[in-house]
Amino acid sequence: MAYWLMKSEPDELSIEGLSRLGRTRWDGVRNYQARNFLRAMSLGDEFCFYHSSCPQPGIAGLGRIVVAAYPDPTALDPHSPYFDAKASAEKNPWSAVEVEHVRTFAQVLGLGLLKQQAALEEMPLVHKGSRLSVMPVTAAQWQAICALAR
DNA sequence: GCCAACGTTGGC
DNA sequence: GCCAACGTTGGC
Repeated sequence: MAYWLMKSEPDELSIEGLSRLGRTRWDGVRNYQARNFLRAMSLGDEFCFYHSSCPQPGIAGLGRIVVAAYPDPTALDPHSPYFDAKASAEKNPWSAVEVEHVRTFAQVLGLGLLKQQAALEEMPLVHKGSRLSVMPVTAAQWQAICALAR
């Protein structure tokens, strides 16, 4: 099983929102590197749910992949903010996955705290200017994060 | 293929 | 709201 980290603006979808929904589609990824990571996800993989662009940026909980990557329907929907005029049903370059809620942390693991962890210094997340919204997490990094969440 | 201009991300 | 960093676009 592989581990990942995915960013979401809580106004769009928060860990609490995912908890309420139980499961939902993770769509709207419009960056090729991030999309490639989406496509590399397998059923059962787990991910850190990161809150970005909000008062308290950080890892807010955990989720799990329940459906592997498939064409992202929001790319074809003219009413979606993620609409891509260059995408078509025959040729849709974007992917979505389905995720389910696993755990909401008692406290958000703030970005400042994450940056203090030597075990996490390789993560793109903690690098200045990093905009990658989907990234792999190593087993060692995953353990370090879970240790912080206790 | 280079690179300037532009739009977006995301922390602060 | 500001601004640094980044990815993409498009002229040449």
